[in-house]
Amino acid sequence: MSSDSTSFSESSRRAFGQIIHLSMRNFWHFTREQGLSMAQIIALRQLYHQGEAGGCSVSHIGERLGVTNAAVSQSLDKLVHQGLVERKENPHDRRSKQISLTLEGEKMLKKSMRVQRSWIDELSTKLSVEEQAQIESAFRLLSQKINEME
Amino acid sequence: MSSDSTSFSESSRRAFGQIIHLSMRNFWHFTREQGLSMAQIIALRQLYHQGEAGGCSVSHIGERLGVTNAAVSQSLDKLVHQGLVERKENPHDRRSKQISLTLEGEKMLKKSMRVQRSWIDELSTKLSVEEQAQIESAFRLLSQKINEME
DNA sequence: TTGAATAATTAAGCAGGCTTATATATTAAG
DNA sequence: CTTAATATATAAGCCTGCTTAATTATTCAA
Repeated sequence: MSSDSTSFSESSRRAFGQIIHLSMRNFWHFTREQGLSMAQIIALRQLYHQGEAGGCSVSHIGERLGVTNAAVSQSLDKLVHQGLVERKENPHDRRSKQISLTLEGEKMLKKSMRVQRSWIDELSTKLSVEEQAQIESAFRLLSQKINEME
Repeated sequence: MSSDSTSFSESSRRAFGQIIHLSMRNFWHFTREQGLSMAQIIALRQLYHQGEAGGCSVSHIGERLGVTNAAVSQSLDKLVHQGLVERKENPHDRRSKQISLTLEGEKMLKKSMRVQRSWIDELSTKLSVEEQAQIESAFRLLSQKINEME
């Protein structure tokens, strides 16, 4: 059970909020530029981050986004049409579909992430080598712990 | 000009992507629960983060969101009705309005940020004291640099 | 073998968010 | 003092994204 002594300090929380805020602002603009909805791009990122070789099902995407399967299906129509995802039949269960990113979709996702972190890439040029190492180290630790959580 | 030697490594970038990804997923659900649109809540966060005592103008909000002033005005109607923001006349220019968060709005924003970072709060319970200090230190450094950028 | 359950799709309708056009009030410039 | 520019608000219309309901195909359970 988490107690105050094991949680981050208020200043760290504020810093975290700033990080998210800056990233989301960039992300918001990118999403609008791409003519995608938030639900769509969040779905794409789910596909990207979980990286399942077998793709993801329509109902799984719906669960993650909190929308109906009908909404997912309609959204996927647009993404397939744009060449960002593909729908395949699930060989183990022909009722089900396997949704995965295309190479084009991966490229777009990677671009969205570059845009999203552009502010911190710029900020990194203003850091000393030690400061940069410190931040790198903390990020690696976080990533390791995130991977352990999943 | 940034060269490769001053940018973060690929693993740090990946970690950063994971951080944003986890936070956005929580945020997305919170936003839908609150019955707000993404544009609205991003606008609210702008108001919160810049913390201007004099509030923010309609056209400034529109610039930041990339939408027309008409859209901002209509969006604000709903937020005012929900008690999350207030519109005041700008005493220095009666054409202009000063938009600011209400206490209620601040509370909601703070809650959204708690939700957003809930995953890292949970993760922090799995860190040693040294690991936690390391991450805190990196966050503080980032925050300091962000503040210097702005 | 039959009926129930599941996965996905499609159509219709609704609600919300945006834009454009117009109007009003105010400030700035000449 | 007059005209131009600016800031905001409102109305109308369009588009998008969602839900519900119905349907089809497939798998599961009895």
